Amino acid sequence: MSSPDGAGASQTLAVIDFETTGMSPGMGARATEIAAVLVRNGQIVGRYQSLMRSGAWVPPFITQLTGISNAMLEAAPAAAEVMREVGEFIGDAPLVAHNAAFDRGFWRAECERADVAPPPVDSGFACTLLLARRLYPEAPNHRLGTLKAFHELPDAGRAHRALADAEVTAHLLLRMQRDVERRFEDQIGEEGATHALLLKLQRAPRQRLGDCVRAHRVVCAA
DNA sequence: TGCCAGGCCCTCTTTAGGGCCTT
Repeated sequence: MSSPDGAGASQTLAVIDFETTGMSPGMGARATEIAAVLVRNGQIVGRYQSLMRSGAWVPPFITQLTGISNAMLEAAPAAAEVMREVGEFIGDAPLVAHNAAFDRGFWRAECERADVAPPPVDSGFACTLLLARRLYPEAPNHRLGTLKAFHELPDAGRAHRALADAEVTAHLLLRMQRDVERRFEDQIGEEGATHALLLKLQRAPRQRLGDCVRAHRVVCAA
């Protein structure tokens, strides 16, 4: 049997999280911190975290939210240097984030500014927010902090810091992979809940997740 | 703190509007 992404149980996924000065790079917001957590074989196998000096001003409410100040960024490595470093750390591992649309926007913008090619984005960006809405409709809401409490995930430190949020997202991803494999045990096959399957599930109608897994299996077996 | 934006989902929809989630 083969998997369309060439992966199996040992597939390495990269969970990333940005802290930023605002909501949209299109409105001038810049990244202030990035973290990447590698997961493989059901566990965290690598961590990267760095503040990023872009020259952008950090608003007071962002400092209050994240603990990241303008003074901290003055001593941080340049944003372009950090993006090159994190790109090397991640390699060709497929990406995952909570509300991936947000992190994808900053990933693309900061890669472009740093003149770094962003190949992992082209292989798809799995989103634990979209997956949580499908897998856990009974959760009070699908914010990262709520899902952490809902599943009693391990504490990773201060929320709204990149590494802590990336680690919580990584634990959520691992929980989701286990739940998908358990829930669709009869259909899922040996490769398990791969990145390719998660990309399909996050777009599938909530009531037809089983059909999605079966259809994925047919593609894998072809 | 809650706007801003962007992408997505849901429904009182589809020639739309409102809510969720991220910093």
